[in-house]
Amino acid sequence: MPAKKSAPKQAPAKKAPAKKAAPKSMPYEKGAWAAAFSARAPGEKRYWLIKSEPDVFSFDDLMAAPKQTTCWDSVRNSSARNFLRDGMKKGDLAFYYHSNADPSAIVGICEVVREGYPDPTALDPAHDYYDAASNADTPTWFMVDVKAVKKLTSPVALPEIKNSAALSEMALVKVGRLSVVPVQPNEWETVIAMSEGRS
DNA sequence: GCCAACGTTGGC
DNA sequence: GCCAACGTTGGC
Repeated sequence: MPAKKSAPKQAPAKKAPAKKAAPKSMPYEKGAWAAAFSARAPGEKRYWLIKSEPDVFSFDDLMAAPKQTTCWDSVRNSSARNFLRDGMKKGDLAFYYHSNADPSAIVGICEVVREGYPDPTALDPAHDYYDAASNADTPTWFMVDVKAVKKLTSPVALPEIKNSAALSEMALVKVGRLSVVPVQPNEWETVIAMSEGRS
């Protein structure tokens, strides 16, 4: 149970045709995002960043969870969903970022332990993030399972990230509102070094 | 298919 | 609390 959420979707009066229209615009698959979905070299590991508000579900909450694992449910943004569904693979690592925090910061590392599968909260009318437009046959919303790996030696706060030339292209900075974004290997190393390179 | 209105995220 | 960015919705 991660991040923030969007308001529950309203039920469309019309029933969606069984077949879902081809995805209209997929800007994420062009340009900058394409690499996140491209074929991998054998054994290649990729990096991500997932956001959660610490008041909702903090990294400490994840550390305290059974098996230090949670399903990353309730994401209701299509670009983030695509990363969850198609981009993230078992064994990939993700930074755990606290948004709407003081300070907002990367605080931990977690690992993808289960690849994209349908998010049941979207199909549960009793759930806050129920999406009446989705259905079990052609699920709209997906999630992964993540497991805490470790807390960063020290958090790397957003202002530091913005001040780092090496991180100027981070998706976190360039695309503010996305709750799941790719991280480039060099960005990953830079953040780790920033976290460890101080007392 | 355009585009204005609206809703959400999240920094500040 | 404000507002920028941007995705989604719905009128036409």
